[in-house]
Amino acid sequence: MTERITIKDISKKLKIHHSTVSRALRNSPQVKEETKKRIVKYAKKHGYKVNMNALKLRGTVKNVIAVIVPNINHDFFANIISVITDMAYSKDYIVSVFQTNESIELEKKVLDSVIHNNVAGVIASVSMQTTTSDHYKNLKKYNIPLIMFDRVIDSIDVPKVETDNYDIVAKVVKDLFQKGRDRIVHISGSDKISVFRNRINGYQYMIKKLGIPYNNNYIADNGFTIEEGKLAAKRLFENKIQPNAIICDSHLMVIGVFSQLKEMKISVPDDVSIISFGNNPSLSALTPEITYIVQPVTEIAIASFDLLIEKIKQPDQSSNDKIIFKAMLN
Amino acid sequence: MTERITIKDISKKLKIHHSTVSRALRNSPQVKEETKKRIVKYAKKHGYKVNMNALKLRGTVKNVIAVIVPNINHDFFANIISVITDMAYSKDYIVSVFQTNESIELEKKVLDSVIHNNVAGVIASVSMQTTTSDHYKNLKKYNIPLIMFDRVIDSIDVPKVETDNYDIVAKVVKDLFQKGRDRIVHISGSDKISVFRNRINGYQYMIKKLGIPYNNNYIADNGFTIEEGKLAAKRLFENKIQPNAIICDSHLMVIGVFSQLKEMKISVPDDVSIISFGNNPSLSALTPEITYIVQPVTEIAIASFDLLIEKIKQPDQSSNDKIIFKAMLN
DNA sequence: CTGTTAGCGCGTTCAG
DNA sequence: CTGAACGCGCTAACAG
Repeated sequence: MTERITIKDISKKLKIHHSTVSRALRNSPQVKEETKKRIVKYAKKHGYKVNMNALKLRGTVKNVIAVIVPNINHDFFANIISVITDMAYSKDYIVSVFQTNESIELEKKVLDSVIHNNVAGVIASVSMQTTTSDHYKNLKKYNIPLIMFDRVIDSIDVPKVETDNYDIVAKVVKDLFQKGRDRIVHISGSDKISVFRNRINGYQYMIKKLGIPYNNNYIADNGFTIEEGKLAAKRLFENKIQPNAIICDSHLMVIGVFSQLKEMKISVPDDVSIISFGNNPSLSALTPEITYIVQPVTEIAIASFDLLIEKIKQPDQSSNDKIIFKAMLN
Repeated sequence: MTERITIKDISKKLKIHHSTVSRALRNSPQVKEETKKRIVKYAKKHGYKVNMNALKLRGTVKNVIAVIVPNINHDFFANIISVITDMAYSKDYIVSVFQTNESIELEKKVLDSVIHNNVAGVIASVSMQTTTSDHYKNLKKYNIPLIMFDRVIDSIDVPKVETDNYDIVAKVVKDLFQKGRDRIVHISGSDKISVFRNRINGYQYMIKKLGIPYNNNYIADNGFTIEEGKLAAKRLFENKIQPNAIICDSHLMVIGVFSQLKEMKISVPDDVSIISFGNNPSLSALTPEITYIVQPVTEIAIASFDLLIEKIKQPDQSSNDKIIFKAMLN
């Protein structure tokens, strides 16, 4: 069980001062080629690797990007993390992931942990319970740049990357109405979260604009699961006035809705049109009856990452850019 | 833009030596209650947070666990990462994720990076191209414990967590045969990867044992995608002798197979039984015609994590435990 | 109970 | 071209 080899070890063996070794290993021009070769050769042979922790302590380098999401295990977020990880890697950063499990308590602890670890920057999407923002604002005190994406907090002054939820939902409502659907339900999440609020507002706006009397915004704040989707479908079709179109905010819930309708012998899309947010190619392959609203995941991830890098390089510019992507119907 | 507050800052302001401050902050019994209170109060007020990098450099603490997977954006792996992240967090570790994109070149670089960052330990599943193990063996030189899961390398002497792929595939073949299926195809990955080799062997074993003349092991080594699944289905049904059962190793490919069969008006499960590996609840909800082989993801993640912690605490015990979980049919 | 000193691994002065 | 000395933030060992 050998110990990790350090610059000092090399310097001792080669009887060269450790500062020279350091220079040689960074290929400094101010070291004689010959000694440089000797040092590099020895280092390579014995598997010398810089200890990033030392660099981080000195403050010259920070190479960790923290990504905070409600659930890693969720198509959208897994995609985001995947893209960010690749990009980060190509720029010599590594990615640490944090999961809040939709709990604000955990989220607060996570932010503490992020600060402890003195990361280079943070890319975050908030939990379903997050209505206050102090724990995020806290990052500023420690000079840790923050970018928010998708589920953002409006009241916080940082760059944000979002999808135009308002627009797309409004558009969907309009499309449905033009196809003759006049009882359109919107299944959404808590209106305390910006994403869902925007979708709800988009829905309400268009419903009113078109003068549709039926207005039904179903809030599922018990979490987005297949079971909750089934439950929602049951409830919605218990009423006398039954919907003929459903806009669903969750790719998981919509599966529940879909199977429940099948069970109840309600035909999709003949009796009921279904439109759902979702980015999973398997699901869209399997349920062509459902139209999916696809968010540009890759673009969102890239934009978030780029913004963060910018912030890391130029921390002082209080840029509160807001990048808004269009969603698409597939 | 204030700088991060350190122990020394506190010690200066309070005119107490920084070592005393350090002790107070760690609630050492050898500091007078009064001074302790003063210090803690001041620290709290000014948002003091230990700098983990300093601790890491000293070597007293290592709090980063690296998880290396082929794709973060893959049900199985996203699940694993999710569970590990939660467990890690509860034990004061944070998780850095690394993605090899199925490339051994990238994998080698990733391992370098892991060593650079001097992590506490590594939990890994290898890429599809990984046939050599030197880069993993390298970790040992730097005293970084390694646990492998699912896609493991047999020739490397570390604890491993696997699913009994051989058994489950053999069992599936037997079941199918008992139900009258005598032309069973197995769609698998490269036999250079232990997981797939085991599945292939399980298949071959049972085919031979039962004396089934039809023996068709389809290797999809272009990656597991929906498209590849379609392609596979096309090819398989071009032949004169057509399969009446398909065992598929990939939840993504099977979607392709499934839609292709639909297109070709081949009925599932009447004409062809389909059994596939896969852990996605949405998919199984949508395709009840397909029987899924479910791996105990949570258990695998927990076992891997526990083994790693054990290794971290007791690095010297050269335990090469092998934990093998049973897969289940749903 | 508190202060002093030293060192984790490294890079960057500043001298020579 | 190379060596000596210092400090990043923190803790442990030693001294008082």
